[in-house]
Amino acid sequence: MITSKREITLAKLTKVADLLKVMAHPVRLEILEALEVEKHLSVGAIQDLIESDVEQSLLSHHLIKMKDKGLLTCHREGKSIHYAITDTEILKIFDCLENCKLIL
Amino acid sequence: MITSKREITLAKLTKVADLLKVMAHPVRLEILEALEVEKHLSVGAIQDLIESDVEQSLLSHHLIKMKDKGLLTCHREGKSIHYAITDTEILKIFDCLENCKLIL
DNA sequence: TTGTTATATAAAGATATGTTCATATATTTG
DNA sequence: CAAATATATGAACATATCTTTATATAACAA
Repeated sequence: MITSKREITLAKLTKVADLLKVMAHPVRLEILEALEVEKHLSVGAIQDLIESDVEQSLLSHHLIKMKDKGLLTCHREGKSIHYAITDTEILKIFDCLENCKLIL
Repeated sequence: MITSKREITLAKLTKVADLLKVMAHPVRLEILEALEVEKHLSVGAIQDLIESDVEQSLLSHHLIKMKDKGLLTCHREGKSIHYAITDTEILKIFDCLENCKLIL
């Protein structure tokens, strides 16, 4: 007899896929890592913190897409805009994958 | 003082991103789920098991890409070819995300 | 109010990805 | 060997994503 351990619906898998799609970019992963350490960061601060050197505009594009997809939230603080992770639960993905042989 | 909890190198994040990119598709996630239950499955069996109905050719494309990226392995068994998950560690991603608010 | 800093936006181009369709290959069976 | 079954391959196309460039907006400072 075939039994699924999880029984995740297709609809849910589609959402998971969408989420993974947004995360599947080195710069975006760096952004998440940065925001794991410092919960709120301005765009400029993120730009300084991450290793990749990305243009202001490109970084903004990334941040906005991540915000649109629900991964990040933001609020203005004076001249700058601060981003934060919506649900830090997703950071567990790093724990999952860090030890995965496929990554080494 | 700013300290990173993880210190994952950019190179490693790039690999993580590549891995996520391959997984970020509903059909591919379904394939992984199917292969979690039955460790080895022929292409036809996968086609029957998953909910999405995908053409033989498209399914083959997905499987081969997943294989090329190291996510799956395969071996011939008579007329059919059986696929399996290379490193079941990646299945933990489902555990991570299943409870994530962003998915609900 | 003008200039400066911080960030967003919009258009365009480049590249990658997903999908279909038609065909090829390998294995087994008669 | 011919036919049938199972899967792969390759070209073509559609669509999505990434990146750049130039410009706009918002807040603050002088």
